Amino acid sequence: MKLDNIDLQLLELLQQDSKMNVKEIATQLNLTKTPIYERIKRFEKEGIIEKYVAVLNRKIISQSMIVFCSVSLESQKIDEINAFSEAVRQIPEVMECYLMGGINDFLLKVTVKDLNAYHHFSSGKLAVLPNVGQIKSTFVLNEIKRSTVFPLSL
Amino acid sequence: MKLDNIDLQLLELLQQDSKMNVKEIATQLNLTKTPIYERIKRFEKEGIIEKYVAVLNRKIISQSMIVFCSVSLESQKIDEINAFSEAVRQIPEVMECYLMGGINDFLLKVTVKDLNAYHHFSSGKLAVLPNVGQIKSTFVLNEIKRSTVFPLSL
DNA sequence: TAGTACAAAAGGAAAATTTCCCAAAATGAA
DNA sequence: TTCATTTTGGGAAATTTTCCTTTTGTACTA
Repeated sequence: MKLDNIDLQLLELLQQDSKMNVKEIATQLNLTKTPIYERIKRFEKEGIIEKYVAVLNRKIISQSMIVFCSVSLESQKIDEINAFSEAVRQIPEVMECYLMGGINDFLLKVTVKDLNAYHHFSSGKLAVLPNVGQIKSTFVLNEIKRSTVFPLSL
Repeated sequence: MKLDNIDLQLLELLQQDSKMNVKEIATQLNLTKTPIYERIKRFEKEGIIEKYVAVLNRKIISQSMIVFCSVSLESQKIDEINAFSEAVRQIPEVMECYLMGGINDFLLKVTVKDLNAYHHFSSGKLAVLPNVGQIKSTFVLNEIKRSTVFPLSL
């Protein structure tokens, strides 16, 4: 799986705006629609492009609160980690979850409507999971940047 | 700006797969293409849908390292915060950046190819910004969940 | 209860885009 | 240089989007 320069430019464009039509992209990259079309199909087939999604404006839909929470487990056995991981995947408020190095904790990015909803999530959905130890919540005051574009280079 | 039940279902679908065609969505939601089409156009016009993007598979494109870094500024004056914010927005490796409550630090989610690239980012692009105090980096061992779907409800 | 006004939905037709096919050009290896 | 392979170009068919008009539904008023 190797990507040439055109591939990278194409992926960059699609990461910014997937609704651009093939002809338009072709013009920008100095090609015709067929090569662009084929490259995109290849990306989809090989899983380089996982999916296409609509990005919503968080403020308008009034899901305006983001909270990062650090969760430590009481046991770090692999089975326990897997069980917690699977449970967290089922919770829609958890938009991202990472197993962190160094401290062996999980970092969760949680989106909720307001503080009340966060309380409901934290005590009702998260703390009740088996094996959960300490939970530390830090609230986001301001979203400075949110990008979906991976920095690509050869 | 109010969203009815159909709107929420529609937004949920579009957040999961924006390439579904209008007819297909209409069938799922027991409507015809026109109302679906009009609602989508309304979302776009009013900014509820900000944009459409392609989501890439991070591992395949070998941008496989994620690092969270906490950055504290030496001065918390509003001008300094704004200057740092603006600088960070220009750095492609920084995919997300938040001003955090409690500690008045920034939390940055950084994506790089490898440890070497991270070193280059950290000391070459981040630490050199004016007013930057302490930088604490925590590396992600495993990505448990990454979702682009906001939990929506009435 | 009927009538009116307004908003939402249905259906169809035109325009635009995607998809696919085949020929031509470019690239690479022998 | 020649052959084989991959990539690109251009056009036609199929699908989808877009827009227009009619119909249905809903809520408010008399």
